[in-house]
Amino acid sequence: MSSNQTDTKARILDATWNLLESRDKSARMSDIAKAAGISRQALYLHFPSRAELLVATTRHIDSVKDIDARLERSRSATSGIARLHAFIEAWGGYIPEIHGISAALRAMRDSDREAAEAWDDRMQAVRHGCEAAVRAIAEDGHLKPELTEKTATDLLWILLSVENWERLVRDCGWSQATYEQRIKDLAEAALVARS
Amino acid sequence: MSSNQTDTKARILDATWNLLESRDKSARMSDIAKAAGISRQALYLHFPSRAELLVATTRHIDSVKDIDARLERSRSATSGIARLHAFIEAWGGYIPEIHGISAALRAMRDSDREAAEAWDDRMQAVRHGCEAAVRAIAEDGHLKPELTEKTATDLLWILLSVENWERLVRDCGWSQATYEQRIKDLAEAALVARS
DNA sequence: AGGGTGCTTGACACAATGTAAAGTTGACAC
DNA sequence: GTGTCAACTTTACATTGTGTCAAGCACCCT
Repeated sequence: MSSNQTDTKARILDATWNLLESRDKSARMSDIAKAAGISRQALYLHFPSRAELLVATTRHIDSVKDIDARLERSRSATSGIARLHAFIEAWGGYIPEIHGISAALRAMRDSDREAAEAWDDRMQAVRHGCEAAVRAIAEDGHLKPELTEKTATDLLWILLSVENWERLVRDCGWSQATYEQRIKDLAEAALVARS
Repeated sequence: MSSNQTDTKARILDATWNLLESRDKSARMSDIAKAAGISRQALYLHFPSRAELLVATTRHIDSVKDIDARLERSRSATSGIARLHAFIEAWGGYIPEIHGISAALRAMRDSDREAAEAWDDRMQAVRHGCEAAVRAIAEDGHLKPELTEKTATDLLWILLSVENWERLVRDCGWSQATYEQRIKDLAEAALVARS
């Protein structure tokens, strides 16, 4: 049987997630507590700080949304370009899920080392995906000759940043599908030698 | 003769600028006051809030660094592609100058409407530059046929974001010259139809 | 009945912004 | 010299949000 403690922890994580996604509010500790149906102080019995709560929430979202399974598909692609496309679909399609928590973590970046490290970790994971896609393209002999693998990885990495997604989808009014298609085209134009 | 008041205001703006560029500290109001050689309260006699101080500092930097003259050159370019290159040089070369204040304004974005508007204004100005470059390319008949001018502007705009510059130059270790060259190449690959 | 876990209530420390009020100093007018 | 005005100082306090601390309650288990 799941203990009450586990239930409460789950309720806290879900409440945090909800508050961060429904983006009108700033999700202070007292807001989260209220949404989870406990007192603000009880929150600190489960999570020692706001930063740790946010980090735990990302892990929670990752496991619910099964990020690993999403990325698995891109790893099994045959050609380099197919891998690039699959990776952009997997990560680009994941961004909307984590957009709220991502904004919250980035907002704490300057004031909290723990939050900064959690966010950097996540970004490094994305970078590894970019690296693998670039390597696959290079192994096919399709990488633009003027690009090193490092440079190409850097470029792909910034193209796939959450900030760019925000600007295009939120500020410019692109649909998610348009975003994915245009970024695929852009990445291909940026990295792949024209035959 | 310049009054003492004007002198102090200038000293405050310079101190703010310096603190924001030398990026170890968070530039609180008390830090800025100390750097300007006045009391924290005197700061509020000149600027009613931190947001207004930061906004005034951007205007100060703009006038000292003469952003208008920089952009003038890109407007006088003959071909669309030359205009694209000149604009990327002008804006991309300006980013390092305003990086500190930009980060400070963005950090206040969520909590302060005034700061958010000032930052958005700045970004809209950049967007107009992108729009003009895209239009010039389109008028030359060199815009990729699958791109509308709006879509092309959106893409160029995100490529030239300060966040992307930060990642490439600060995190990935690119030099400013490499950044400008690679972004030119990337923008061209993204927007210009291959002959 | 006793004991422990999970929670509540209430109080407080701390940092940073912003407000308010009274006092100081120096220049300039007359 | 006295008055006055502007710029600045010092001190104090309000506010918001994070995080700490301590006492107590309520339910479940054996």
